[in-house]
Amino acid sequence: MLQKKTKYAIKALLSLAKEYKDNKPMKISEIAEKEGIPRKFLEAILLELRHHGIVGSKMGATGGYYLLKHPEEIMLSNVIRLTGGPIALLPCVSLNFYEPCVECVNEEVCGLRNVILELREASIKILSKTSLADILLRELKLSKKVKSLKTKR
Amino acid sequence: MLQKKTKYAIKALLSLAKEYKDNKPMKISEIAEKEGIPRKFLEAILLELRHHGIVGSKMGATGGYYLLKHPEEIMLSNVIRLTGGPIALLPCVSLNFYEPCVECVNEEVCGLRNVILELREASIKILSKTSLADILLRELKLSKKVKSLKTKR
DNA sequence: TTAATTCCTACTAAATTAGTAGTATATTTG
DNA sequence: CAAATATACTACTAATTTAGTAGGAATTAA
Repeated sequence: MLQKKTKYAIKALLSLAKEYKDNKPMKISEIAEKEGIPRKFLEAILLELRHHGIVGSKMGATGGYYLLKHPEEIMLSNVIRLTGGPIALLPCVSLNFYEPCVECVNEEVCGLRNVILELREASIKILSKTSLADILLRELKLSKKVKSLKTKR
Repeated sequence: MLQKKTKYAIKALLSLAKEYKDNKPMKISEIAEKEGIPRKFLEAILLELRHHGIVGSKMGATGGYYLLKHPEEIMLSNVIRLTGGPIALLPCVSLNFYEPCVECVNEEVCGLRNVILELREASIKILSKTSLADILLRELKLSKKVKSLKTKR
């Protein structure tokens, strides 16, 4: 499961992505309120995202956070990894959180590992082709769909 | 990530699956030693698997655990779920661990949820077509491959 | 009857995740 | 310049989850 931290990060970034046309700083408190994220926790998360070069910030009054890249360039896989969420189900197939199994004599030959590897590949394929912009697009399509279903009734 | 519990469960079941021809009880301590699993922890795990109808047991001297189903019928997705591992990355798309997001006004329209749903589908597809027998088969194929590579050098 | 084993409940310990406190630093605006 | 309003940053604390253990009861074979 994704950590709350990761989920909050994604939600916050989506908030920023929505206002990307005039990419002016948005206050932490504003994002926190909109997305239902604990203010101080979000502060820590955004700080970390800034250190990773995803967002920029402006201090002082009228300050806040803004995206450093276009919403199409910020990939879900990236956000998950940067906020500490491993994508693989086992450490022995994780690129960023690799750790060998203590009991494994030969990793190359482990059948379980082999399946989980296949799964990781499939997951990364989906997550690294999906950008913030894609998510917003899905949102749009979904709400249109729901609306048209309601009209039909 | 899968819990250790889940990984141990899979390893233990694979141990039993290997001896499935004469499906006589295998001692906890024997499995624990073979797979490098803490004895007492494994005891708890196997007990749980028995409650879920995956394995059977025999008490007393000469007792132990054995598979209740054919290795081809025990699916990875099932083992993961039974040992507490959710497959979905968010509770709002989990079949067995469902929980709504507090802040989500309309789940149907959530773009993030929609992506994660797609990912869950892909994961389940892989995990529920893979049985214990399949994993053992992979093991066999992999070790053949490795061997032939070594001979060539 | 004894030895070997699983059954079962109730813990404890360790690790991870979530969230907070409080002060320093920067920026705008009157 | 001073006040107000932001973020920056370090250092915690709290809560939750996961991992693992203790120890005695029940069962079975020899």
